[in-house]
Amino acid sequence: MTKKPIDISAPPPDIRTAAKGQAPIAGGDVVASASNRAVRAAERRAAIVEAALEEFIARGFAATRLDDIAKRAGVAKGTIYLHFKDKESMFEELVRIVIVPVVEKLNALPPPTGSVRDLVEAFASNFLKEVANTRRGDLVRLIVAEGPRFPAVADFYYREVVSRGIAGMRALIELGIARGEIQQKNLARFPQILVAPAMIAVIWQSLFARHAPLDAQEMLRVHLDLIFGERRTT
Amino acid sequence: MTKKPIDISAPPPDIRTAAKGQAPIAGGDVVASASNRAVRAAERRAAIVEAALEEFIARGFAATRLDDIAKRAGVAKGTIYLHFKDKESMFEELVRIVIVPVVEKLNALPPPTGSVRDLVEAFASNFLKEVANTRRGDLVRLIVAEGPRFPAVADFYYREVVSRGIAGMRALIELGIARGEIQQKNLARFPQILVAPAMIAVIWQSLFARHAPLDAQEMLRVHLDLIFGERRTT
DNA sequence: TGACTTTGACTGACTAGTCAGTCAAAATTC
DNA sequence: GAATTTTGACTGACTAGTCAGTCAAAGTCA
Repeated sequence: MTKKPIDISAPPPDIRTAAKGQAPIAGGDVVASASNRAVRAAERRAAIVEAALEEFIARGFAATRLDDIAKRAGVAKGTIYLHFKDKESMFEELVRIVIVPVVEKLNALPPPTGSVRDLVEAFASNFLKEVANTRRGDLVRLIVAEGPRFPAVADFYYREVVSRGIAGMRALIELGIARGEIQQKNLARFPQILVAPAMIAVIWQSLFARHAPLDAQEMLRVHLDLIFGERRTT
Repeated sequence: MTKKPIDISAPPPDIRTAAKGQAPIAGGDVVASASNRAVRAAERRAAIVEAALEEFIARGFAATRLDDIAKRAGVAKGTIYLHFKDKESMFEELVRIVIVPVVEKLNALPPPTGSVRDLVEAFASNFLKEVANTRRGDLVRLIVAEGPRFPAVADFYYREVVSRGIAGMRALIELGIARGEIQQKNLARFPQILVAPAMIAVIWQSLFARHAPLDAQEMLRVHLDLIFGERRTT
């Protein structure tokens, strides 16, 4: 229930504008809303993205009203059209805007130390913290929901997240096999198996948590025991 | 791509009518479209359900037009309202109509013979045949997509399918543990792990098959090897 | 059995309402 | 005070739901 919001460090929309004078970013006091045009524009854009994300997650693409997004963002409807071409491309950009920083964070990640199991476990608990109990989790559901109607979104998501994730997991699995931590050689052919419970956890939380809460953390642990063998006493 | 349609054996909508005189059902020839009112009504209802399912799966709830459903069903829009109260309750009934026969089939199923592994494997391949490559697979995605906006649907689905499925799987896992086929005792606490790859397969097929086809059959086999140990040579 | 009457399933034009997208005017910035 | 940004009233396309009217099938009568 207590979803952490996603911090959206939105770059200004289309800043041929801002690149004019000298260093245009960051005025003296950021305390009150900063009074540099580019900055304010970026703030508004961020507010719109935040609001849109919220609405799209809650209602899906078709049922979301731009009026509601505008109201939530504290902005007039016309303003939205200063930042986005139309509803559809707003949705598509939205997904990119939210996902890109995650991918970047993942790319900058693994200093490959310790056992593969520890690595995967760190990954998993990070995933739970950063995704499963965040708006981002709902975003995953949103993509599953709207993907078929937005091939561009599905493509992007596949390319940026899924294929990389699968590749990364495969590398990890192969390492695990090489080191003898993982017995099942075939697992490398289906890294999906490794992440399946995590995905299920995300979906479960947003659909059935109310009926039967799921201890995702513990479930993932059990799953890892299955793959790596019962946990040795450290 | 080659989805099997779902056969919808729709009961007549509301046949106080038909119960008046003597046995009113079933005329001589059903070859040409039957000419008994109740029968025709049932046919039309079935056509509407079939068409609605198709449209809702393709476009989601909000973006689906009743005009399109009517056209696809070969029926006037008004006719839909003779069978369903409104769009929303049509959607909710739809899910029930399609899911109930599946549940019934499952209930009438397991003659518990052979090893647990064989049982589960039969289950899995049945699932692939009956769900993953059927409209029903898309229906699962549809429920994931619309669930949060249709608590009634999510509730129904949880009650009729998910909770029963989980319970059934748990029973199977416990049997497997008792018989020594399954080592991981904790698995019984999270039957979700057992079905996770199957769910992932369904979602994968409808979102990413185009990018990277997935041999679901083989993936499930590998997953079962993980749980039951590598397959002994039969 | 055939003529006449009643029924109610079905139709589709219509209404009332919604919402994406526009743009002239107001506000803000420099 | 000119240029730029923001606003929100407005338009027009679209659609859920309605309902007066139609007509094949069922019922009735002689």
